[in-house]
Amino acid sequence: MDDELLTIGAFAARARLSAKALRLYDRLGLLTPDRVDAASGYRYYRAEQVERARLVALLRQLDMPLAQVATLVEADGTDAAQLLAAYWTDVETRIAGQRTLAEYLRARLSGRSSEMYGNFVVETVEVPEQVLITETRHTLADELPAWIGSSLGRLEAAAGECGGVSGAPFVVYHSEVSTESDGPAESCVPVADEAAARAWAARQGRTRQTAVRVEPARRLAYTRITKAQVAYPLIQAAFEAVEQWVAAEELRYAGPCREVYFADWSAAGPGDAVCDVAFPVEGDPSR
Amino acid sequence: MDDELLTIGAFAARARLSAKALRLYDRLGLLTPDRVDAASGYRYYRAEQVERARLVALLRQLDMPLAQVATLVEADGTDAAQLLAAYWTDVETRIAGQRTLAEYLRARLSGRSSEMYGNFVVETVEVPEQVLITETRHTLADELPAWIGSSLGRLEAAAGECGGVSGAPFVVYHSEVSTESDGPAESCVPVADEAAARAWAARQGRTRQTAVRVEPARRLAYTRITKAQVAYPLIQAAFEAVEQWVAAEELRYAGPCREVYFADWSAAGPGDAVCDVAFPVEGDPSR
DNA sequence: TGTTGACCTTGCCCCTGGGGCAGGGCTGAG
DNA sequence: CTCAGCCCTGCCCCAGGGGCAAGGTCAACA
Repeated sequence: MDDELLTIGAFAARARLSAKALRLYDRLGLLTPDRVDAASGYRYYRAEQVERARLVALLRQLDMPLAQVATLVEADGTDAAQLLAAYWTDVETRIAGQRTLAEYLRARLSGRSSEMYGNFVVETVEVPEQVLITETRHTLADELPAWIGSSLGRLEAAAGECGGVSGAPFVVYHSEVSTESDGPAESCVPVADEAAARAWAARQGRTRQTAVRVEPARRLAYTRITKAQVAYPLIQAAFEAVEQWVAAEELRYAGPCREVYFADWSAAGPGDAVCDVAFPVEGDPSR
Repeated sequence: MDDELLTIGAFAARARLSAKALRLYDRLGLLTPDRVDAASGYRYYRAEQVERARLVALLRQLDMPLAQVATLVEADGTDAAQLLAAYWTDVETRIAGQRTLAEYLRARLSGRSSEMYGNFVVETVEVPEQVLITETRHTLADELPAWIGSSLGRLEAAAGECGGVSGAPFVVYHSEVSTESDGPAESCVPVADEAAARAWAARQGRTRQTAVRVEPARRLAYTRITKAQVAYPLIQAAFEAVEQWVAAEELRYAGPCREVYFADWSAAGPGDAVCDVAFPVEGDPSR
């Protein structure tokens, strides 16, 4: 019925794509011509394929990677809409993080940093000696949130056998955790009964990197952030702000940095404060 | 005083960058080591350079291109803050366009398109014969808004000699205008006095591609969009929506597509309707 | 039937912002 | 002195194409 085939140039004009892009999509199996002349190699497309091609073009306008475009255009309407919604939610999440980072940086560059460090307020707090049960792992930034959730869950459950949770759980970064560097990170839950904790640890064997240790009393410089701000790479701005403050106050670092989760994560809304980004510090002895 | 130099690995860890990235930044002159050993080629950085390196790292988290990062880190505080603000405004503008496109596409994929075509409502209107003074140019999408503004401004000024503006100015796209294809596009202003218009055109010579022509009466299928939506590539979604509607109604195209600017552009706010995206159509004779 | 110009093909190098690896040099602690 | 752990350069790789060269095709016009 509709045997009027389009050459790649005509099809490209209708689809608002370049011929070069169409050849790439052909090679990737994303948009295969109806017929390819065996002798000349000429590609011929059906007019109905324009619709699919335009969908690809619009999805590319959203900067969707071709691999995702490929799965989306193969899905039917409802699934495709969900894939698009999921992709766009990811984009909005990423942009929201970058937006806060941009605001922090703009404030810092404007020179207001001497008072505000962006929108972060930094204070110090004295923390007494604590007995901790801990779990240590090497992980990259993308798997970090899931591991924090599961490891703190396990430790809080175990804390019941160790006299109960006696303080806010926290995660210590012994080395950087980013998209390239994998820590290690250490999840920590303060417990009341040190003897029971050591007995618990002895029962754990080597299945997970569990330990019991006593954290000495410390002074922490920290800034409080909301649930929405606890996301990589945005949280870097919070660390940065505390470091800026520590440098300005001429304090010295007394240990690795940490995130203290003082609120109930699952009950908190995006705007609720849930976490302190903290560095152990020592006062300048000259003061 | 601070002659303790850092090797690239130590500096990378402090700056939260990879050594590979630091070598690239060195080559681009973005972040030059304090000293490079002539014999070994080893790079040595000063501890104070960490601050600049971290700024680069944070700007890269915002996906700022290295060329812009380079100019920003060379600028002083206030200028740097303005450069960052300008960059981020561009990002937000782009994302806003993509967001509307994503909403349109999601609605279309969900199958609600048969009623809504995303959030676009398509209607038809009968337009009577008009005498037009026009200006034609080849232009790419990025220069299009500026050209539309200036050419319509010139034509509206000239309309005073031709009996005055007798209808909404519009821009006709005789061929696609995108980032790759350059039209041509034709700016049109309806005027009341055809004889005066022809006399005006005769005086114009060939400095600009001006013309006078009579646009026959037409039926237009159109959708109304706001000032914020008049931006490439977002406006593609509006064109797409009208095309989908025309196909669903089984109408035929009777000419090239156009944008009709019926409101005062400079007085309109971002949310005000200012433009109709329109296709001339012919009714299906079988109806 | 030939010619001509527009169109098509593949293949290669280019861009950004690095990652990863190979092959070799450097350095500092034991 | 030795050896592990750094570091160097150089090369190839990724997405998502752009641009160009050399050559093959197609259709219209003479």
